[in-house]
Amino acid sequence: MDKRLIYISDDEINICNIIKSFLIKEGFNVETFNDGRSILEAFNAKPADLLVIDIMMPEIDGFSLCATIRQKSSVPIIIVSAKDTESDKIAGLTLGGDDYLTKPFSPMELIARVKSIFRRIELDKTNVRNNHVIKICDILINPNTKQAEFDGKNIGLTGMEFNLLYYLAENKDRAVSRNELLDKLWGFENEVETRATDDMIKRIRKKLSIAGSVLKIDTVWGFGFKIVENI
Amino acid sequence: MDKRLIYISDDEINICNIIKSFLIKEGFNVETFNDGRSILEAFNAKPADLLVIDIMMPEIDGFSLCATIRQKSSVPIIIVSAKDTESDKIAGLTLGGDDYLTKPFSPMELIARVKSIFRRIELDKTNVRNNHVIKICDILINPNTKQAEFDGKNIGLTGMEFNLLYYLAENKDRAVSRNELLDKLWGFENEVETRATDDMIKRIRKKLSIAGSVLKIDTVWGFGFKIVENI
DNA sequence: CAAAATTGTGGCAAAATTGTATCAAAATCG
DNA sequence: CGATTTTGATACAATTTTGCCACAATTTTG
Repeated sequence: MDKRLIYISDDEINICNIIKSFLIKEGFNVETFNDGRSILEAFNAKPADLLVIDIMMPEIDGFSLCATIRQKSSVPIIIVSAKDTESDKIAGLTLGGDDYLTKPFSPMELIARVKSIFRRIELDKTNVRNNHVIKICDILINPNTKQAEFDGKNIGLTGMEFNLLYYLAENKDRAVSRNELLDKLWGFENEVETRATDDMIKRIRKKLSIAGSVLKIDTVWGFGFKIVENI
Repeated sequence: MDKRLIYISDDEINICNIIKSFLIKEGFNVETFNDGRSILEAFNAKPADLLVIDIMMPEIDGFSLCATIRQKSSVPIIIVSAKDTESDKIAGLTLGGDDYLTKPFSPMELIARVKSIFRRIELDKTNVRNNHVIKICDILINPNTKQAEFDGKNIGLTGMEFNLLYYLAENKDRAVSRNELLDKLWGFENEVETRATDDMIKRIRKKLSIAGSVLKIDTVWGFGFKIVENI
């Protein structure tokens, strides 16, 4: 991934420089500004990945800036200010700020908070996108695409077949009873013969075999099925 | 949307109750615990949408708890503590905390921070990527002009068709359910037959094919659609 | 070993889902 | 306002999935 770009805006040039040096040491790209208008223009020209802004600035104050940017962008914003009253903090956080730090603050704490925000964004991103992909034996089971792949190509499981294989893979090395499968995959209310599970297993085995996989679904006699990860 | 569920853990029962009453007034569901083990067990049994935890607690301390939960879950965590040293704050934020508040704190500020975190999550969810030209297979999808182009010429998608193709392209390699499409593109309140999505897909496929593109929209049986980037 | 219980296999048809064509309502536009 | 485009609905055809059956094969049990 490219270095993340952070814009800092504070009318005290010294503070800008201190924060900047710390953030650069942590591997971020940083640009500094000394009033609200210039950071807004810079952001419109080239969006940053995170903004650190002071409340009291010439031209445009931090609150207005925060609200303005939030109308168009979801960029994370950290507000830093000498104003430490409860109402200031609440205003800042409510107008779109992701965090509010009161001066004087420790640069290390700022960095920890910056990283925490980026981690939050990553967590949210992977949450939406990547469910857990399971690789078992020579089969890749991907719940995002709802495909099981051998050697890079889809082995063509149907929805139900996929769910069953995924469930067994999640519970590998544990025998899963037919009743558990009926409960979890078919649903409690669904009235269906117990042998329906055998049918699904039959079809999955066939498709695995046709694809050329050596993954085996073991039968646990009088109980159910299991997948054993045989190294 | 359902009410969000928040778990609070603090060995001072009074603090739990104060926070709880404020959060409930704001429309959250809240449960309180007085040590680290009980909140962990509760979370394992039924995950909450956000955790507020104290550092100094019996059984399991807040730092360990934070690290433990973060191994398996991306639930947002706010740490509250009487420990106000820089190193404590940094430790808390680094171990997975989304925020760190030092006691005594204003309940209103806590609420503002809770809301700020939920807003961040919503922003991350909706803004996958904005106004970004996507090239997929042989098709160029340009959200600025709202045109999809093959070989430099517009293939003539309508507005809705374009939005659908763009959404699928943004989420390529992930199966998107019909309900997700209805929510995100038609809008939650809009009551429309599920089959409306099929109609759009049909029209997009036809226009892609007429234009001469080889881009394929896959049907995920019993679920929805997806675009797979086939190299 | 033989009977009973359980599982594997192939085929089949009902049920569910999707594709297609057509049409009318709704929106857009000049 | 009228013409055109867009878009959702309906009906029906085509396809896919999946439960079930009958029977063979296998395993357990006495």
